[in-house]
Amino acid sequence: MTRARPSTPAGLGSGPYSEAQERTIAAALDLFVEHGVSGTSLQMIADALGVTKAAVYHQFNTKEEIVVAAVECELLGLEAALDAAEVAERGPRALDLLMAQVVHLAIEQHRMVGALQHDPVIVRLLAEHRPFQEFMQRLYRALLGGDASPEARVRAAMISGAIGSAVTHPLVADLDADVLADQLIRQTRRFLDLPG
Amino acid sequence: MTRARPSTPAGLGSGPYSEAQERTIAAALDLFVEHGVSGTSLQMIADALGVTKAAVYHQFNTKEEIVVAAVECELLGLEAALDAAEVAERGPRALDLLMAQVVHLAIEQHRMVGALQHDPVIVRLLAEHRPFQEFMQRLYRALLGGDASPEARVRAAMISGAIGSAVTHPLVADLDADVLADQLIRQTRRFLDLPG
DNA sequence: GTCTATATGAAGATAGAC
DNA sequence: GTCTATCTTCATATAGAC
Repeated sequence: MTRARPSTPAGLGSGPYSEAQERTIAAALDLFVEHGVSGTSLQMIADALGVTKAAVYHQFNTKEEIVVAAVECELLGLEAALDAAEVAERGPRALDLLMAQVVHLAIEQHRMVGALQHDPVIVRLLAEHRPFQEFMQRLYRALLGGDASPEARVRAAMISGAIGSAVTHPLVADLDADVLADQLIRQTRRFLDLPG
Repeated sequence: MTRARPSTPAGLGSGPYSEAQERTIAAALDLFVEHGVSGTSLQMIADALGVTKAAVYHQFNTKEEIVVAAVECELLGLEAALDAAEVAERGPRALDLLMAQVVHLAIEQHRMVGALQHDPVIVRLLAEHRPFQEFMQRLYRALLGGDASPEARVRAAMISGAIGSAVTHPLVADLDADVLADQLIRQTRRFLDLPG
């Protein structure tokens, strides 16, 4: 997670969360990953925390608020990488930087990646919740680097799925994180025609 | 769907389904795609069919049976492609064949791909239900073509995610199916170092 | 193959005490 | 911050008539 400051980095984040809220978010994320958002009840979250549902409802007013907070929390690392990439000038250098950071983040948070990219509830949230919308657009802009041709777009779509899949896939479940990272960066670079 | 025969192709398939069952499966698949399996209730399926829940329970004894039938139904096309690839000799030729068919299938069924690859309930089913287990192993064997090195495995994991992502991704939602297929095959070939 | 009606439990959510 | 208790709605599932 590697998050020094509390929680409010300008773009994302509806503010810092209390200790109890952070615990709730962590427990919820675990369950979202395993069962999906719809497959996770507040009872399950409460059980994981060893408290009652009412205690969870004291931290967040609705289940949706928990989902928003959890997604926010997971996107913070990506936002930092995006900030850095936007500071660097456009072109292959920025893309290479972004790519390497995305790979490392994806491996670090590999358990969450699948849910973030594919859970129907989260996907809808990412598309409808304003702050997430804007964040995703920034991300796509950086990924495309100004090139909106079909080739570039298919490549960007492929690469985001490829990385997401490669950190979750049963085929590579037994690989060492270092080996996986090395291979992923090498092959992503090759796919993107970046100097390796 | 392009499925001439009823439903029993040796490996998968617990048998042919009645007309009413096929309608139920189709409605369920639609909803699974949009809301996920856990986010889809039998009431929603019944409403989509314009009947009551009891009528749906007459076709299938449990929700899980519907999920199994739906997944089976979606994997039939992939099984045919796999059959064909296994007949061809091993090596790049078989892989190239498989890849092209997978790309076309993925585009044809693009709405279902995300759910099949990532819905937690389906993923668990794919891993635990015997016939699905065996099918997935066949698929991985064909994908790897005998090479079990980390490089080959990461590449296989990446490519399956890349294709799955490329047919679902918002970035390419407005592309023509032909353009998408062309780009996908071209870029997949390049990634796999296949002659293009 | 479809219906009405119903059983049983679990979901999201709230009230109010400690 | 946590509890017990409760509300309402919805979930899966069944019984039995048409």
